[in-house]
Amino acid sequence: MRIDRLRQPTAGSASRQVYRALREAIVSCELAPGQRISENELAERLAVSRTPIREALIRLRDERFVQIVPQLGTFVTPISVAAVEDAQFIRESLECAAVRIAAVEADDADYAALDGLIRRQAEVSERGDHGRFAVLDDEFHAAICQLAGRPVAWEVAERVKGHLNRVRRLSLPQPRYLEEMVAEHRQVLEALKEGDPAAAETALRHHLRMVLSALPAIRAQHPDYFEEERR
Amino acid sequence: MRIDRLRQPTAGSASRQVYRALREAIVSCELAPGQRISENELAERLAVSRTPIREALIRLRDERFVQIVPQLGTFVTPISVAAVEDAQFIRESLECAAVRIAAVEADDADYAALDGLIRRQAEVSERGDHGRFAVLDDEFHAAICQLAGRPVAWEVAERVKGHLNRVRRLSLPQPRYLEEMVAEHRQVLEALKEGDPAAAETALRHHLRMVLSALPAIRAQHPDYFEEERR
DNA sequence: TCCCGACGGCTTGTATGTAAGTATGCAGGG
DNA sequence: CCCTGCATACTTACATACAAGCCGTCGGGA
Repeated sequence: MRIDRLRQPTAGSASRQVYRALREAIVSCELAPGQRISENELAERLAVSRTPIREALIRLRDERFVQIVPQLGTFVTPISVAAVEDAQFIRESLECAAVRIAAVEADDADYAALDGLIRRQAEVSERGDHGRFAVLDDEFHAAICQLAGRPVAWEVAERVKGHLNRVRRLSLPQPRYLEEMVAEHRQVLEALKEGDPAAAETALRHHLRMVLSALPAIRAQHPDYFEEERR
Repeated sequence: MRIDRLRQPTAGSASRQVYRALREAIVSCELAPGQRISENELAERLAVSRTPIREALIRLRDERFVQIVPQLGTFVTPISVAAVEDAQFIRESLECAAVRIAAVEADDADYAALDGLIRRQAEVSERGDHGRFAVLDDEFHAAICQLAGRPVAWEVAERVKGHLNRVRRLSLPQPRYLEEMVAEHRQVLEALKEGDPAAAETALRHHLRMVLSALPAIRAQHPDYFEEERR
């Protein structure tokens, strides 16, 4: 585990740095679901006191990335199918509502900007650069929310997206996956150019649901990372 | 200010009690927008140390109810038209997405339960009991999300609703306001019974937007509670 | 009278100590 | 062998002490 290196001397308060490092470690499954997190051990490892650790864990608990049990311990939240579907529902609802507005509000300059973004995505897609693609993908979705005048939609979507990413990073990269994403982005853009809210929503919803298609396979592959269903 | 009385000896951890008390005080404008919050003063007043105070303030900052400026102070976030509209957008997107699902999923037993809820709302409405009505109103919206199988939609909506309530409580109670709300709930229920997602969404959206209608008047009445627009 | 600088009092951020409760392992009795 | 009760080590929750930085005020100089 090499969370330690993520601590930069000049990157905001200690608690914020700890929060970011922990969140990234959890989303990337570097900290496995269900794993125990010790405040003392983390404090020692990151060379800070327990106070910023606690403050970071509180934020992560509010985002449902950890579970804090008093006098017992703090644990990385096991992946729950329900929680992943919840995150998907929230992201889908917000972004689809945004893209409907964007379909009405966007102008030619916006189309051009999105087109440039998609072209860059195609470039890194050909190189198979998944890391860089993820950044450009986020930019695309953020841009749509920005076009709708609701950047908050992306802020919330980005938060819950952590739960989706945790699942996605467990799945082996599929061949032609990035190419498909780019093509779907293009479909969204085409619907925006048409000024067709319904078509834009349909295209975006289809695109967003691609992520979840691998969920059952992932659960079968990593059963110990999931919590038992309780319904 | 009588936040003090809200501290119950047996109501969860101290930080949670402080969080609830502060949140309620902010939403009710007992703590005025822009007002300074002193960690030390609060700790003394609530008879706890600064630690649980800080943990509560961190949660409130993540919900945008306070702004923490290092080495300067903590302040109740001024009401911002953009923030209120953001909250409205999130609530509307999530609940409308939920009600579309509910229109398909709900059965006769669900209709009966909602009908009973609305009847109770009508009763307290006649008595003009705004406090009790607010509880029943929340139950109605929570029930719709529950019917859709997405209780998380209400959890998130409830969180952002604080920003809407803060504005609403500044507006003087309008005559016949509760009656209108009940009638609008009935319209939503009727659309659900018809199994018509589009109609249900339209009815609910109209209902949700009633809250915001008074926003400009409220801003004119309490200009000092709002922050200046920055666009 | 006006300007400038230093100092004191306040703030939040962090570190550390104290308290209380739970799981665990071991010893002893049935 | 199995079950029970206790000692112990560990956890989080809370309290307190210290560090770092901003703001206003007050005093001195021009």
